[in-house]
Amino acid sequence: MTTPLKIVSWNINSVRFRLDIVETFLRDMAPDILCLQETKVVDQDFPTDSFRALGYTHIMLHGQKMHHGVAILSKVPLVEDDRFDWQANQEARHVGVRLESGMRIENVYVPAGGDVPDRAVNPKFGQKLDFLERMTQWSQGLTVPTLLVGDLNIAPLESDVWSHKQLLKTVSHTPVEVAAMDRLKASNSWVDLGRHFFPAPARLHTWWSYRSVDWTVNDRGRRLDHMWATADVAAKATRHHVYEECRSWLKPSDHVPIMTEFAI
Amino acid sequence: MTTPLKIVSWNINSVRFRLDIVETFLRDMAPDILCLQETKVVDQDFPTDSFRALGYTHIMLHGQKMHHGVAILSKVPLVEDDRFDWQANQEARHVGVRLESGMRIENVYVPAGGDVPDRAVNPKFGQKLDFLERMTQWSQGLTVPTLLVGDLNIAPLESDVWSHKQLLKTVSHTPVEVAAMDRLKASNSWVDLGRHFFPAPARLHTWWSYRSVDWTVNDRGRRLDHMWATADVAAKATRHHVYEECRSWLKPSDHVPIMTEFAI
DNA sequence: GAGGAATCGG
DNA sequence: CCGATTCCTC
Repeated sequence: MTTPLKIVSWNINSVRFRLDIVETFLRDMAPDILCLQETKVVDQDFPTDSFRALGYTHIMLHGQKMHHGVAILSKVPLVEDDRFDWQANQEARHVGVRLESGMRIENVYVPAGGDVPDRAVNPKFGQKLDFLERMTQWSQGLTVPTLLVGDLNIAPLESDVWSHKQLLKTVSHTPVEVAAMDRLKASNSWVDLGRHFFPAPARLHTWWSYRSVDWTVNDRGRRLDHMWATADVAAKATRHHVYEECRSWLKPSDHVPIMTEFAI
Repeated sequence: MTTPLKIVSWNINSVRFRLDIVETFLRDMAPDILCLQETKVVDQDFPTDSFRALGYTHIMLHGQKMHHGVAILSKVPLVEDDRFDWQANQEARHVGVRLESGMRIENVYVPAGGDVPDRAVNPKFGQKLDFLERMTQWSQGLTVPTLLVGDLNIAPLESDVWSHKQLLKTVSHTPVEVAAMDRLKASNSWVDLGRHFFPAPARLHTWWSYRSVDWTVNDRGRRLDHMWATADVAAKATRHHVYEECRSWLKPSDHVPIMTEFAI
């Protein structure tokens, strides 16, 4: 048996501002592949050298100025790549690659959706739901072994949030978003790897707001970051982990990295 | 004979952002009185505790949000204070105090005057000239021993700037501004203490733009900061010094402190 | 060039 | 709350 393949997803909230902690993470945890969201940098300014120096020589970027931006950094070869623009609005929210094994990795940053969970008064909420719908159409046609990772900005289950009741009208946990996410999930053989390894009602969070002084005090987290695998890929998953400790690092992202290990 | 009284004036360009270097300066140079301009802070947010801790327990503030703002910090008692609003526009550009000796200190921040030295097209230039005119009217009525200090934003003499010819059309060294400053000076028994101790054509600068990478390279300075004393006060001045080294400190102001010592 | 604030998106 | 950007002033 070969050594397992470690794949990490992390909403980094500006890769340049947080280069220190990303480097620390890569040195300590040594994943084979790192998928980043919210890199907030155009491709020409992406700090590729820092990643190359750590052995991540295969780099696929889809950045834009100021907002959004995704990236895949890998120690193992990436043989193909795509940058979908599902909403044809030039927002850099997806980059996809194929590994030599044939498995694809699709790295996605779903729109946050604004504050008010109402399409009529908040266009951003509408955009979020539309984005999920376009992803669903794409997912229906998928036929290759695929790992979908990223910040999906939805915490679907009661145990995905610190208080189901208090967040029912909060964007990221509203029934209409969860329903949209459920349709996406049902559109293929998707396995939610987080819940595969830590079934509900286990507490599982990946994001804690910057707005509380100490994120650990009331632990008001949400599970916004996900890894979904098509059944063939999920069958090879051996381990899943959420690096909560990164939320306490100096100048942290509000999201922490999540990791799945595959026997490939 | 008593120990001399050391009085410093410094345009600090945000007293909060530069608290470190102000504290260092006070510890090292130990003036009795520090007059600041461009404190850029409302009175309630002024870091008074830091100054009290260093022995500057007598504090007179005239601050405003974001722009301008002046302050007098003193180890010796301040027995009276004024905040003039010469242009009745609520800009915090003056604070004045009286010492127990009877001498007054008037701390002023004259408007910079914008880029174009033409009243017709640049209202800020007009405001600057108007401000000097109002100061002149005030100065004419002055009858008490007075030390006027501050950022007057004018370098009147050829040797007050790095190049008289190249700056003749640059705001701060235009003939019209110099004429206005001359009228102010002539309106009382004012003695320009800088030039009293370092007569022209000696080089005497107090400000170097942030825009050059290394301020020392071409030494493109200007003398924008001044100390003027009425004749009775000037007679007691024993020493004058410009702390140029502060321009090389970490996170410097673009102005450096100037100091006059008095045998009082 | 540098600081501060307002704005936007999170 | 946080980061990035834009605007303004000096």
